[in-house]
Amino acid sequence: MSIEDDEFRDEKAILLEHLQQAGLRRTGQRDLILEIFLRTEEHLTSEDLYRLVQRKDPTVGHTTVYRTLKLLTDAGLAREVRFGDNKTYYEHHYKHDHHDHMICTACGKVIEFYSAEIEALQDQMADNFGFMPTHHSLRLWGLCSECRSESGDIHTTAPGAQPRVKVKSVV
Amino acid sequence: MSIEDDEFRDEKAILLEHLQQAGLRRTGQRDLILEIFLRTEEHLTSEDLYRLVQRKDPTVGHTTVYRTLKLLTDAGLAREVRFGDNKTYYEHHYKHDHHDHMICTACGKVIEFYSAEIEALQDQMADNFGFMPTHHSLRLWGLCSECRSESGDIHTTAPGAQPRVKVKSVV
DNA sequence: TTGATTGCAAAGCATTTGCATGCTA
DNA sequence: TAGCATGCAAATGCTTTGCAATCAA
Repeated sequence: MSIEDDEFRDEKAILLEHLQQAGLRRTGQRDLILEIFLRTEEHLTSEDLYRLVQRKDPTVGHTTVYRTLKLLTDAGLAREVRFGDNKTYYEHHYKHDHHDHMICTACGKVIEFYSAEIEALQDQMADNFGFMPTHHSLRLWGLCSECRSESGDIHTTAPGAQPRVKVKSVV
Repeated sequence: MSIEDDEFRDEKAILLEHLQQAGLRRTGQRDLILEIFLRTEEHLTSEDLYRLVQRKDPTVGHTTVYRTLKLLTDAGLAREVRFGDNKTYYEHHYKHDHHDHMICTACGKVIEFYSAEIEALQDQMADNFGFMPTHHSLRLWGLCSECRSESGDIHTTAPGAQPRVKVKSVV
């Protein structure tokens, strides 16, 4: 227990501070959801996380996961992302730097990238408008290298590939 | 009639070509929806457009507007955008260059901007990954200049302001 | 003890689908 | 005439809300 507790020490402190500051309460569900969330290295929907939480504690409800994910977003521990399949995904910053996404519309693969230059230009752009940015989202859709080279092929998706995200319409 | 027809000549040709190429049919509803869409200089939801179309032809159904907006997106005449209020907005390119958005989370104002430098860096970034981008979306959330200067105030939204978008959660 | 939290069921919303009818090509 | 398009109603799917019971501070 003590080892795991230490692992997310900082994140738990951030959550705790956010709760106290907002006059909210620390609960076992919130702790558990945060822990499982941080432990998972994928883009998760509320539903995905709900299922993972269920394994540890079947009494936790769907609603609580939804509400907690919003809470974690407010606390700055989670970030909402959309890839175009009309679902809301969440990702955390634990052991990850800030990044943006490229989404392959053929196989659904998501590539994470970061460009300090783009970030700087964004800030500069915002400044031009007297706009004070709190956060942003940059997404590129298109074909990843594999799907590109197959594009002459019959396949529209990589053969046997299990797309993480099936992009239906761009949102 | 002939004057209006000329106004969107190019766009109508694009739609027509797309329809023919896909083995689809030109209909009065599609023409009407396209015309009203192009004539409106705002970010429209399907619902918004539906209401506008209703004024001209009350027999047109909601479903048709949804379907046509998807069609126009496929044809490259419309673009889907999300500002964070869980609604899908559409914008057209008619008399507009490509641009990105800044969304004020206090008053909901949407600022359109364009940066050739950012565009270039995006392409370069994609190239690094062998990724061939077809389109992208860049959004910045934060406080616009007016809401910034009021931030010491009691108001969280501009007094009497009618926000175009009420940003609930970032998506 | 007080008021936030939870989980369930029900409600909300935006969007999609089934299907019979109507229309383009 | 064939089969795409339309509009209605019903169905979806994700997310939120109402509420009584429970729990943290």
